[in-house]
Amino acid sequence: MLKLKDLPDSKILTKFAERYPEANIDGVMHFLTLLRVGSDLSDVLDNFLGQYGLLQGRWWVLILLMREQDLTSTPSSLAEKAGVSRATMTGLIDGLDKEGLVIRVTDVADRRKFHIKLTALGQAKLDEVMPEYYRRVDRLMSILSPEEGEVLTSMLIKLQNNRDVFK
Amino acid sequence: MLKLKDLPDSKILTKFAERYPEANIDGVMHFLTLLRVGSDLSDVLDNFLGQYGLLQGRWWVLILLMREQDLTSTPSSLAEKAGVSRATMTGLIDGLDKEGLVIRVTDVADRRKFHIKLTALGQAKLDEVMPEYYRRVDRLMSILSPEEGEVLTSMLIKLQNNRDVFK
DNA sequence: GACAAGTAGTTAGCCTCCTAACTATAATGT
DNA sequence: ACATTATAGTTAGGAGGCTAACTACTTGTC
Repeated sequence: MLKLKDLPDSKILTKFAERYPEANIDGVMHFLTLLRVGSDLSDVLDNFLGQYGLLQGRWWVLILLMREQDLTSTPSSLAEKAGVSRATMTGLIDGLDKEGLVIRVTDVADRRKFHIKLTALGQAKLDEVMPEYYRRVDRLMSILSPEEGEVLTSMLIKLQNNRDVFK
Repeated sequence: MLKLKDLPDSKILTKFAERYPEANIDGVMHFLTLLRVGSDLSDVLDNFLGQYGLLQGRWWVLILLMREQDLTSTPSSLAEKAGVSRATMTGLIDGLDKEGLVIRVTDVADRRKFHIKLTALGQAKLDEVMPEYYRRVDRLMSILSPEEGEVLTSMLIKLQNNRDVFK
């Protein structure tokens, strides 16, 4: 993710706008701000999870498993839901398995498959992390009123749905 | 960056809220949406730059250099402005140097230093990429009215300034 | 002027992600 | 029924990020 610690000031943007008259300065500033805040908040989350010996990818796998009725899913399904490649998911599961937070169970009907199951230890890890996670998200987001939060999300979703124009 | 392809629906969040009553469902949804949209837009930008043989980090270095009066800066300064480590900047400059987009010039006064200078080829690369970049950002952001854009940025900056509560 | 402390940049080694290729198994079509 | 195609998961190798340790040089202090 782009870090962009140093967002351009208006003088710089004006210089760029002279050379590149198609630039819409305000739009660029809003765009870069969004990328930067998203990246910084992601870093903050990473940092928080690191205090519990978790990484973002692994934490997400535990949550996806807890969502399931029987606390079980397959690597492929987890990869798709987490938005990572199957190869990456193999690595994440390896790590969680080694720490005893999940187990691999073979499928008797289809021997290509595994079922990945959240263990009691994995659930305990979530029980340790999640309350504090929720408290901090609440503290972070409470800077916005509930109405502002709704407006923010609705604008973000507009951009999300419009992102194909960039391709 | 967290991918989160599969944001939780309200049923799942309710299940989590039962076990973790400190959860503020709306706040979590807004937070996750922000992370996800930021990540997805970053991916889209990566993809766009890839079409010009650029990577986000390298592109950013070229822009930082073009901002300078004499098109020149030092690795340390570039690293700080780009928000990457000096070690990472070494690698970025190596790549740009190899492609002839920047050159390393030794400093006669302080022999520890280099000056990194944008070459004509580097400027040409920017001239190739930037107009299209600006057009696409404009197309993306034009889904929001100018007023909405201002509101979005002001809310993002509020969150940015409040992010220490997460630590 | 010598020596300690600080600074600029690089190197080494690790992490997480990726894609592409591979193995093993299952499903399908003639 | 057997060959082809598809699917599940892993492995190999590469990219770019990080930190920590290192080299080379400069600055500051006694």
